[in-house]
Amino acid sequence: MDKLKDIIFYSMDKAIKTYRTFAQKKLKENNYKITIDQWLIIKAILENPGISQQDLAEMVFKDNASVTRIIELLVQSKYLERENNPNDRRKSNLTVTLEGESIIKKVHSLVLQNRKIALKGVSQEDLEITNRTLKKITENCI
Amino acid sequence: MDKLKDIIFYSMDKAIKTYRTFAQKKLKENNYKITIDQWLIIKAILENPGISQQDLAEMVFKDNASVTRIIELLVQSKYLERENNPNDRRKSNLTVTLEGESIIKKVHSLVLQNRKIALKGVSQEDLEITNRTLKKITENCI
DNA sequence: TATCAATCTTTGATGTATCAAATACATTTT
DNA sequence: AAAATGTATTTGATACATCAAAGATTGATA
Repeated sequence: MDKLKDIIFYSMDKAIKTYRTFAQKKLKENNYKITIDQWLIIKAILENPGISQQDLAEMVFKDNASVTRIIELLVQSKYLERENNPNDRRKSNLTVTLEGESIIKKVHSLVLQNRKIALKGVSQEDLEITNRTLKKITENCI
Repeated sequence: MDKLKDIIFYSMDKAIKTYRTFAQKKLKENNYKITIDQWLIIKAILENPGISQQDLAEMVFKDNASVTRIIELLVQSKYLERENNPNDRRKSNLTVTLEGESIIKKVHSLVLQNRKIALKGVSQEDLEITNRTLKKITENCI
């Protein structure tokens, strides 16, 4: 009755971890020097130019501290540049370098492919129900 | 179309993180000195006495190395004891202490309560579909 | 039985998560 | 303008994730 297997949070954790490992392995196989989280951060900056780290953190639901550190690594890897924001010097201006844009583009098709493989055999309807359920759980726990 | 919001893996990640934060906060509020992952490990040992670390890792889908380190902390916290397995000295015998059993029991009702809150308003059918979908995704990525 | 291969666990290196406290700057209040 | 309050980011501490390599032990093979 209380077996781990039957618990939805266990399934969630397992699915997300398996997918991450799978996706990360694909990145490695193709010699892309980037992690999934780093990819997500760059992607979010590209979709929202001028975004602050705080909003960024909320968007990718990471801790501010995590974002700080991921950005540090991305700057080291030359995928991002950061400058002081002249209007508000607490903030920093984050811009994606050409190299950063380039790797996002290159990785893009791989990501689509991964998703396709991961979702094979899942109907559109089930997918929507799952998505809705996950969002409901999120709301309930906020 | 390619917005983060609509991507199921994003929803999964968000849901599991929100739930974890929520559950961990409840543990802290009640002054239970244990993390969710540690709880999970003890629970798995209790359900499978004599289990090896490797099988344990598989059961809770963690890396062997992670399990090693979590167990170290659990031994430090006096929730677990480890001895050399006399039959196979590569392995170690893990036993849950009385204190370990005690905290699992105490935390149990809290866990049930958390789940209930998290799943409020989710129909049994949607839950089953979600669970099935998550398992399918897991299979696809192995 | 000495060697080789397989198994279980640990260690090291690097990346991420989370909380709390500290910094640094900005805005509001007095 | 000085003080209080609020906001954005960083830092420190601790926990967990993942890979690769190393250790230790066992079982199979030559």
